[in-house]
Amino acid sequence: MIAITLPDGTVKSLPSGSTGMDIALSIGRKLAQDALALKVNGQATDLLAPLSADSTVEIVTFDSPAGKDIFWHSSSHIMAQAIEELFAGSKFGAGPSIEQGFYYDIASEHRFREDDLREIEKRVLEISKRDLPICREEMSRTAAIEFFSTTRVDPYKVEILEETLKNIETVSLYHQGEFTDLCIGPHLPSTAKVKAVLLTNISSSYWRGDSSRESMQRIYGITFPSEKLLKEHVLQLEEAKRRDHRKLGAELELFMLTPEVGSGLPIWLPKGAIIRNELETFLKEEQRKRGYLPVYTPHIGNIELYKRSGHYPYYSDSQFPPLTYHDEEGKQEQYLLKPMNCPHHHLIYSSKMRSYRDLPIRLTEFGTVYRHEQSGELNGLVRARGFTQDDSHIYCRPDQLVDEICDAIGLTQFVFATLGFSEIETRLSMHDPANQAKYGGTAEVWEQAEKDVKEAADRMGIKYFIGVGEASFYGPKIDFIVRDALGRKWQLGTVQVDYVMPERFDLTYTGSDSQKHRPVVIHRAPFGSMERFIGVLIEHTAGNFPLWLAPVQAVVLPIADDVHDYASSVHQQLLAAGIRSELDLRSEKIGRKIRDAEIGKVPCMIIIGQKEKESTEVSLRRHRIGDEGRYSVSSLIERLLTEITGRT
RNA sequence: GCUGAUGUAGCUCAGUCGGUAGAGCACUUCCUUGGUAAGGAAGAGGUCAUCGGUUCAAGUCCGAUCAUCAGCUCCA
Repeated sequence: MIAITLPDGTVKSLPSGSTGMDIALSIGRKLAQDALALKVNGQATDLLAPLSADSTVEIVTFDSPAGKDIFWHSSSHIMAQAIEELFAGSKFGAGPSIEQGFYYDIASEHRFREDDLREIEKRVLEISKRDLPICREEMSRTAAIEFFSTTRVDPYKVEILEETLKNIETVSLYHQGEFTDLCIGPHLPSTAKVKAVLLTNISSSYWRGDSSRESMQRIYGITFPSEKLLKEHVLQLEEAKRRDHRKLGAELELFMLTPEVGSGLPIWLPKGAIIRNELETFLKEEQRKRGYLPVYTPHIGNIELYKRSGHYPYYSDSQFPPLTYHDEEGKQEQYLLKPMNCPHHHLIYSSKMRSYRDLPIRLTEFGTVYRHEQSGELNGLVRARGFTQDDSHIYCRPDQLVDEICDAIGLTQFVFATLGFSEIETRLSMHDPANQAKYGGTAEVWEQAEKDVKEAADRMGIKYFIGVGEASFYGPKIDFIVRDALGRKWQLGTVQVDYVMPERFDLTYTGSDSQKHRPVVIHRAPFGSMERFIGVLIEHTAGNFPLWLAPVQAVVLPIADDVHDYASSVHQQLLAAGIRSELDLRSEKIGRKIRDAEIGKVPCMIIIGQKEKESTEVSLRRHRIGDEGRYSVSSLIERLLTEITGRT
């Protein structure tokens, strides 16, 4: 007998050789039905693997992230089997589970089309009905190479075995019916667990992510243990579509993109410009309190500037080509559309002598930059070719550095909290020691910079994860990452430490010893890019902006013509108080006017009829809330202004 | 940039076998004057993304280009 400890602390005694299924059955039939796999002492294993020692176990179901991971991983195998049955000769690359489902990379003579996906879906469900047991088999690596060279010819699996797994003695294969895949597991006990499938799209990928290798066809899908869960998922996708900033941006007239201006070059429409302007004003106020000094710099700069900064050689691919012309003497000059603001700011720093008493100096600018992102990368506001960074550079002494990083983190946190972003991931972006060529500066400088970044992050008590190889070429970063409506991650705010640029630009200050010293630079941008931030904000709020940001804050809705004069005077009073108000004088019924204001996501509807006119009051209706009762005009204005200035 | 898909009125979308382009919403005008999410009628609105080809005839078939979407790759 062995002792099995369950997550709630109860201990069950079962015969040695019992499986996860036996444990689940001993707890309840429902659990046994839902059980997908087992965690033994924290390690995921197959449900039918026999246990021979005392252990702490947890039954894994679809409700847990581990359960979804296993479910979708097995699903990718089932899809591969379906594809193999339908399209003989298909070879399989990698087929992992991902955050929302799974994919499999396939090399096939056949070009997969939308219609094929429906056929494959049918076959997946058929394989599910066959209720094939999914069995693990362990063998030596050499035996597995033999297997994938002769029994099941799949050169990709052989390559994985020979390269990725070259230091591993024993590997595992999983069999289900005629299909076998090389896989570490664990997997579902049977194909029958998969009850609903949706194959979502076909794209391409490179074998092992290497663009010099052959390209494969990647099929994405998602599966569920019930039809009901699939329906919920489809509803979620539809909701995400409704929140898509590109759709809302057009509907609410916030911004536009047109090939007549150029791909990836957003134009801010009046309503979008209001939001951006409010956000800029907000940050400017906060920065003024924190001792930042505003500057302005031009949109283009001599190419020599970027060669000096080191940006040009590192990033020449993603810049617009230089503007080249010849001056009066025939000398050639080249200018670059500004891909970043830092070099300009460095020149401002070095435009005069700086004393250690002057530091830190915090230069700030909403600087518009242009980067030639690959066409396939462009995505509304969140990935554009022209965008504005809320860019500041803080020049400080080494002894001030950690304090300054902490202040920058604090400002970023304040900005995010004000805008209601609560689910932020923070990444410490460090350099990749295996790829030194990607970075400027010496090893000592990097060591110091990464230590400083960590110290500041720890002092600010932020939860973070380390991103190896995510650093910029001049230094490590603290990146603040949020998700869009579709769950895709976007980097917004960033705080970066830079010991490299001060060298390149020979930045100095005079110390108390009257000697020259090197300052350290912090690059920081709480919003990151105004475009991206607002794009994500649109999705985050679904276009229901807080009052202080709403392009139209109030709309005055008279019920009938005989109160138009009074309504118009209320509207004028709102405007005079600085509230962005509109007046709806259409000859529509009040229900219609309310509906249009609700659809337009206007936060306040000011409803005015005969009763309000007589008592010189107004009725307030809040967007998505409803009737809030009567107010005098002055008390309404006071209430709205309090909400606006408080940015709540 | 790569792979696949898409492109018809301001928006959402029909358009069969290749035979002179349709709906709803929005818009304009008129009627209607009302109490918390759609009052009624009429009207206007299109070089079917662009360019080229096949054909007696192309929104429809073929090719190229541009743009958008999904993913890959890249990312200061």
